[in-house]
Amino acid sequence: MTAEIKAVARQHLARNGAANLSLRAVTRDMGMVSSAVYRYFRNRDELLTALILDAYNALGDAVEAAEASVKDRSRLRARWRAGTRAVREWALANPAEYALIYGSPVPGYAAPKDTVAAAARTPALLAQILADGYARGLLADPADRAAASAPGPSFHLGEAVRADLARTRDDLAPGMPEELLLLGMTGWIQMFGAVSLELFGQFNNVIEARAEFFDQQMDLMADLAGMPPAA
Amino acid sequence: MTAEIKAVARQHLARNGAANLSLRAVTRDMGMVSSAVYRYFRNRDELLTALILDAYNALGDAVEAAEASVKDRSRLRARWRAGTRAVREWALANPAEYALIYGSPVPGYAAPKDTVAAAARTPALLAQILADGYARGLLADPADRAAASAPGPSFHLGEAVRADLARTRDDLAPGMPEELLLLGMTGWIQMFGAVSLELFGQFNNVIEARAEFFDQQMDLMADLAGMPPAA
DNA sequence: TGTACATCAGTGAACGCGCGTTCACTGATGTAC
DNA sequence: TGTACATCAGTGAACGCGCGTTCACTGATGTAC
Repeated sequence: MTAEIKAVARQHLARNGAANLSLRAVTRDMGMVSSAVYRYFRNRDELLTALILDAYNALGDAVEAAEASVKDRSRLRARWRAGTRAVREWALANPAEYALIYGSPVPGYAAPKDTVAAAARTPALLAQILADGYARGLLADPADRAAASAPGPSFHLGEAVRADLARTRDDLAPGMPEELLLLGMTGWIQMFGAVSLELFGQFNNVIEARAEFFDQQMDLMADLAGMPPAA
Repeated sequence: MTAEIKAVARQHLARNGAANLSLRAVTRDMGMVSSAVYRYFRNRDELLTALILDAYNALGDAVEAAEASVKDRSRLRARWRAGTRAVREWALANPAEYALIYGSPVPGYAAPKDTVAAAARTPALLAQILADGYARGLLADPADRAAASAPGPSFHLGEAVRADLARTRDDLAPGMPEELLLLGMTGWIQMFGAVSLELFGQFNNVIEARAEFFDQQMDLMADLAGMPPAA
């Protein structure tokens, strides 16, 4: 059935990369004849799309479960750490699937619209942590912090960026200040940047204490967003 | 000659990705017979290695030139902005080569040691900006800032991370405080994270004002490192 | 309980194609005398 | 100035291989009467 085909395809992904994913090789491994796969997938792109969707959803499931496991919802920093850690851990456990969704695009393949919603799950959750913290009064509007002249980040947001932020805010987390969403995006970028650089080999010979380093970076992002210190 | 082969190969990279780079297709485009390429490259991996080295060096050249164009060396923020902008602009102008070095690894290909030095050029330059700023007395040790209880980033560095930072500091920029290097790495990660997410499509439907957004993020990183405001 | 029939997962051959790499070779160019 | 020779960039055929996709098919399973 289609689940088994996808499972074998995931193994091949790990060995050969998405660009070289071969339907013949997959069916060969399953003891089937190559044409049999066409009963389950219209063509190679459709299999790739299914794998991409699955990967986004597997990541989303892992992150949501980790974040939800923090029972005391007022512990923002714990929620942030649980969610971001889950991303890194999922990526390390499933490097090929991570590369499939966050690595170089597969040449000649255009992701269909269905993947957009699944792709948004992880960033949406991170934004939700901040929005919830703001709603609970645990996070200040960063623009106010800056105005109070503490040596925090200064915001010179251009109109165009502000419009992007407003639109995204209305999608993901209505009511949240644009500046707070911006800091959430900074954390989001930092998180995927750190995971990608680690996974794609740029930390070799530089950072060896990788889990610790990652946690430290994510803590720094929590500081930046103004999350109160852990209890 | 080898330069022309590499030039044509770069075009193919853009169309088909590194995993599908074909020696036959390259020579066909040049009006040669496929075996002729073996006079110039021992095999396909050697051509890939040459392309990777070239890409790291082209990026390094672009970034170093942009940063060096800031004549007043005390304008740290201008240097930082010039260098980081150059990375993004080079990546947008050369997406296939960017993907080659910062995207998913090419399956079955192991980069030889020669690439390490070239790969280090860009991060080394960014670290150098901070080290130079510290030497000039323009940047404080972030650990002191935190100790002075300003609501800046707090540092709870574990021993292992501190050791990584110390080693890297001694390589790249002796004399610089570890905490300052750490903030430099945060900026480095943010920069490549932002460029990769943009280039690999994760900003679609989210951030449209991309140049402005990128500059804003890099400014935020400059704030975080404690760079004085632009004049 | 037994027969006729439809369904449909999987087969096997074939299509036209591309790939990396090897090997003995050709033929133009340049050098030595 | 003219001949003999070495160099070497590029040729063309061949090797063994893998690929996605199509198509008419087989044969087991399940349903209807």
